[in-house]
Amino acid sequence: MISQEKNSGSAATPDVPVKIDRAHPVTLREVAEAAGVSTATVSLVINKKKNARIAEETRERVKDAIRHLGYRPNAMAKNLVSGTSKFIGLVADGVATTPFAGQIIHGAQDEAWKHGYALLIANTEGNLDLEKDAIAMMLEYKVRGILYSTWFHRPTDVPETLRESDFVLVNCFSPDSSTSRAVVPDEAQGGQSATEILLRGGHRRIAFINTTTPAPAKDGRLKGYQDALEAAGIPFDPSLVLEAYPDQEGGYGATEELLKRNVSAVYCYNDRMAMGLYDGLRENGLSIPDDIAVVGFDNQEVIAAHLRPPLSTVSLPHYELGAAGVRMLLGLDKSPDGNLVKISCPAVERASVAVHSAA
Amino acid sequence: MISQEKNSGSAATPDVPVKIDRAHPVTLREVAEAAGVSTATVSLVINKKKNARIAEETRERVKDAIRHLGYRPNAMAKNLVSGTSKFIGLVADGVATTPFAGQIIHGAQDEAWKHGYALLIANTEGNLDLEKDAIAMMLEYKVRGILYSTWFHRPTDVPETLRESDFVLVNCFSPDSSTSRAVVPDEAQGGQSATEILLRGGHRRIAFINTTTPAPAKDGRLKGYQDALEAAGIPFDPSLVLEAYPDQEGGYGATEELLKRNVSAVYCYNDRMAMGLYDGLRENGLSIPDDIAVVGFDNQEVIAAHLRPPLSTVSLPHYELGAAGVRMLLGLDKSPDGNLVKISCPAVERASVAVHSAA
DNA sequence: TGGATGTGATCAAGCGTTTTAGCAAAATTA
DNA sequence: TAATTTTGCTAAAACGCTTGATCACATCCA
Repeated sequence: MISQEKNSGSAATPDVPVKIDRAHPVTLREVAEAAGVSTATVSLVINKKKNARIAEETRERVKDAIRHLGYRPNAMAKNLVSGTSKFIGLVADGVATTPFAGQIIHGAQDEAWKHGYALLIANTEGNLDLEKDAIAMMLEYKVRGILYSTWFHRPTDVPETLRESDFVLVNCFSPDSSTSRAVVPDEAQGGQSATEILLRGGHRRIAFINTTTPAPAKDGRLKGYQDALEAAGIPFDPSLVLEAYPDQEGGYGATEELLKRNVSAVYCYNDRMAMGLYDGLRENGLSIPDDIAVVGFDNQEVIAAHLRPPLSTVSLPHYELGAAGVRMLLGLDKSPDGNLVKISCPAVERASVAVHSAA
Repeated sequence: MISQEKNSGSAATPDVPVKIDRAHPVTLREVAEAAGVSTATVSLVINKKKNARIAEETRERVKDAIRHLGYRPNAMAKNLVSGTSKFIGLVADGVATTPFAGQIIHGAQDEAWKHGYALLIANTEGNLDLEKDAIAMMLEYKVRGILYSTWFHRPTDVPETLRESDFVLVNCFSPDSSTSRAVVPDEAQGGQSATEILLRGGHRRIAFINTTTPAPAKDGRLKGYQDALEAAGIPFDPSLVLEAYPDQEGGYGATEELLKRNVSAVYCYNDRMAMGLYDGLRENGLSIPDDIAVVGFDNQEVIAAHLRPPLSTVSLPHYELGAAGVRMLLGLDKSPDGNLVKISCPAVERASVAVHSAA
């Protein structure tokens, strides 16, 4: 009332900084009173309703009042009316364990934001009770849908409560693919790309150090290796496939066996193995890429980009997984190809494979 | 009505799996009707109100109805009434750039959850418009407060809108510390711990390769180095402090200068420099830790734990920063020590420093 | 001049909860 | 037996917003 009288005379209310009373936020009604209109009118102005008929003069008056009072809409009230929130839930089983999960979050967050959604995240660290609570919380907040993600690519059971909402599996998949949508990395294509880097480098005799741990990645990356060889007309030689534990020690430990194979290039199951292999090769007086070329998998920046020489590898597209998960959830990707989307793993070429001088 | 009649006879309604109609979620009123009571009663039962007088028999009837119908409270409605949500906002300037930010999120998430809060995150990647929108969104959702975090420790300006809510700076601080609370890593203590690892290893002549980039970490880590020396009664020799760009190349490039200093140990500004230094030393035929001992800073797992030999270093407590931020926000830490809390950086000893055999 | 059309804004119902005040019946006391 | 207290439950007013139905008035066309 008071401020209305004070300002009703001047057309352009100065954009004064506002004293904010946090205890009692400004409401629609107060704005309406200040502007001398009904709450309905204010609502229409705020939401820029297309076919709302509001005089330009009134519109300005309302906007001034809003600025003047420092009004913030109450999203809770808004959502109550609309019945659905602008949230997308993301439950992850391990933010802690790895830098990877962060990228899924990041991709999901960016894409969600692009479409006006905010991310509600929960980290369960594998704890099933926590997971149940997290999903319940998200359901109570009437999220638009839930992204259920794992930190490494694997099959997973779909928690029952997840089905109370729209959901998409990210970096994991259900054995029963008919009742759930999922987004996963294309391991086979990645393995093929990795191998192709070496083929392009002129190598014909290429070893593959696979992991000992069973996983979709183990099979996929091997298949990609075989596919690439086949496409290049090189017969697959099983004796060139070694196996080791997928870490630095594993790679280091595989050196000796590898050297017996007399190859000119190696494709490692992951970057950490490659890192260990670097040490092993060096100790044997071999230089990379001249004596032996190496590619990894994962593109773990901190490792791959900073080894000497920098490691050629293939990216696990975690950012893209998150983003694609959101798109799938919102039905934005016109993917007629069913419930499982595979995201490609792009090659990242660095100096661990020499450029091929025409043979 | 129908289901009420069906069940009103039997005391214990079997816990039947429920057909869930996602289009029209079950409401309090429906539960009330099914149980033959008022919504008030149902609400009272759900919230286990202490001084509500409800007959045990009624209570059970309501609980049955809830289970039976698969009722989920609507958090929006709840919050509308209470005027405040159970959200804590986290705005980060770079989830992408580094594995670190993920840890802040993780710590914040765990601690928030512990107190019944959910995390609403926004990644601004340094974009100010995005940041403004993100904060606005959080304010509209009536978050309990906002954690404003940066991916590396630095001074920052506090966005105006942030002040419309409770907030805590995490991993950053305002030049004007009187108007804002902040949680940061204790760089000086960390630098001291790092140096002490070497001192305990029996080293007296210790070089420090600092960064060339100005930052609180640069000053703090140097101060810690000096403090440790002083405490050990070793005079500070400025010529033992080198500077290089804080990455692998920088560390590698500093090798030559370092070797001129004739030291038995080096403390590097960060793990990436140490990683480069490893290469440089190796090329010079020096072995770690026998010829020269090395410690880093940051404890970037993928690097530090997997170098050969594994790198002794000091942890940047990102998880703790996030958790402490939440505690500070909620006023749970009885920290009488003002607006700035420093979190300690614990030493992580590995094999890059030999154990001291009594001199 | 009067019906039709268009314009600018308001009314009021409703979204799903919580919560206070209060009512009726049962239990207790005097 | 009557007065009082206790017990069990409900009515109804918020909370802050959206939206379809309406209304008063001005303009237009014939």
